Amino acid sequence: MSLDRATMDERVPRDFETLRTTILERRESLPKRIAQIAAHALDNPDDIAFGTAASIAASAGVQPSTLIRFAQQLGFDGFTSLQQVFRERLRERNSSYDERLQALRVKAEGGAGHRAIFDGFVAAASTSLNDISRTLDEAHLEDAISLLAKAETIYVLAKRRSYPVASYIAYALGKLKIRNQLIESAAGLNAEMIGFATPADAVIAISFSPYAPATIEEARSISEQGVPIVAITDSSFSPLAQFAKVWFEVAEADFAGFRSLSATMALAMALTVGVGEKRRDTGRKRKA
Amino acid sequence: MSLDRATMDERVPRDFETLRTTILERRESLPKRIAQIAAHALDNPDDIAFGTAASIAASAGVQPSTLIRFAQQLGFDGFTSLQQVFRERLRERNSSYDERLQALRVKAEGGAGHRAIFDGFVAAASTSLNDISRTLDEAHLEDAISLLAKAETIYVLAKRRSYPVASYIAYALGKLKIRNQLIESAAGLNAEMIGFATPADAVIAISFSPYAPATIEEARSISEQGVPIVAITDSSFSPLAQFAKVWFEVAEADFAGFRSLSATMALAMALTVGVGEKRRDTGRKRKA
DNA sequence: TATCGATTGGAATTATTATTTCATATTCCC
DNA sequence: GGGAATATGAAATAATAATTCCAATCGATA
Repeated sequence: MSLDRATMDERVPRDFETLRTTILERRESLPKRIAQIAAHALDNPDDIAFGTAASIAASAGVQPSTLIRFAQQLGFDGFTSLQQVFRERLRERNSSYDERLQALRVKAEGGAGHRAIFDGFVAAASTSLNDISRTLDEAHLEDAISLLAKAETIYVLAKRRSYPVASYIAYALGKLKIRNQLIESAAGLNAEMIGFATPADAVIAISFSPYAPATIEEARSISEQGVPIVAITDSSFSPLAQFAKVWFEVAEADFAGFRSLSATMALAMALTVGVGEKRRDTGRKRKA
Repeated sequence: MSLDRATMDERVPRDFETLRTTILERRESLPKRIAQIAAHALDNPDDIAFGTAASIAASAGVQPSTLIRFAQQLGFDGFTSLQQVFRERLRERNSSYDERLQALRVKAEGGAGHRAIFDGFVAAASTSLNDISRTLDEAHLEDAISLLAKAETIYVLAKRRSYPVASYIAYALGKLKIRNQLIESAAGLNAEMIGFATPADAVIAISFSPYAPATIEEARSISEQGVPIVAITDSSFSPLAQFAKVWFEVAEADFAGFRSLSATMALAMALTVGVGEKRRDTGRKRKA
């Protein structure tokens, strides 16, 4: 039987991905208990990495011997060498994300050359995305999208650092054929523009500390007209938060004095596309 | 001696951070060999998690028994329970970058609710950052920064989807007190603006497929005036690439029909801040 | 420098854990 | 439905690994 293994499976999966693929390929042809372990292994790779043959077998509902047969079918010479693959995976994955970021930061702080600057911005953006992905409040997202989807016109309000986000929102809304108005006019016509907004409209306002006074002022005045505001800002103390019906707290990491926009951008696009989808759905329902 | 442990160390560190702190606190008061292991443990936590007492002891250059004494000094009842802490740490670590991205993509494709859309954009942004971090050509970066640092005025040229990047570059250049001109005029004065540019100036042009015809046209005409162009675009077939002195290929992942801007943003900021630094350095040299 | 306590090394012991074996059950094919 | 091949369960065995023990060494102190 060791001959069989040697002839049939000359190449033993050495890394987790290969192993995973191999298992999935053979899934159909595996005997019941072996398949049971295979499923368990792919679902709980950490348990395989740390458990003992007995404990794993128990939690998969099979005998330890079956676990060993599973390993052998895959070409390993026992459970131990199968386990190595699962352990290797954990080792490598730790070195991947956090350490890579860490490495980028170190390089960035080490400060040799312009590559370091670039790494710093990449690290800041990654960190920001990571944070927002963890902290975003799903209910807020739903609320904001509902609110914006009902609006006749969506006004987009942001200056200075946040302006690029506003301009991308406006671009995307335009592509989705959603009526919108970017409040940016250098010609000082903002007050007039804002005057046209009604409670049937809505505003997306974006501002981070130090808050551009014009943004705050315009947000105040537009909210006094009864126009609902969705705000993206950086803390609950932000003046924008008090005017807003729904607001998001986005913590952007900074580098070299410039904050990342990546998290804000992701959120902005989610809002925009979310509104687009919601309108399509509502449209369909009305027709039906 | 078990009494000592019970009375002296009632609280055994249960998580890695506490353990780490505890070790660092006691570092001074530890006997030589124990300290040796302590250092090794903090430096190679993965080895502690996966190794056997014997293998760890060997690679730390001590006897297995010392390793156990180390664990006991910390209040554990043996190596095994100390090891648990190191294993727990690996389990709790956020899953790897790729896996997390994968999870985001799956959620995004599963498509339930608006959170999925958000996840999709975060995944796209992360992917893009990841790619550019791997593929950015350092020499190009240096060339581009040198070129831009020498310019009297930096013109920034981008439309539509790329416009937000241009506006952020303009904002950042402004903050760094670097003379710049954003070519965006809706009033159709671009041709005139471009006419002012001379070979002593430089251009940052950004355009992705489908290339905005206006951007291409303006890039052509400005390059014919002998103004050097730094381009950010998406392939070597891009019409921008042929006009440019230096060009960067940036592959942005897209989601729901909108491409991420995160990689382009990071590169743009690196260029901007890089130019700022280079000018400061040159300024200092001139004075000295 | 002699002595006591703490520390260390190394082998012996104990424990845990992987693997093998074999009897039994199941499945598949004729 | 009978029989061979395959799969499974459970316990025995082999292996590996953790822990303990004791003698040797080191270091401070009187």
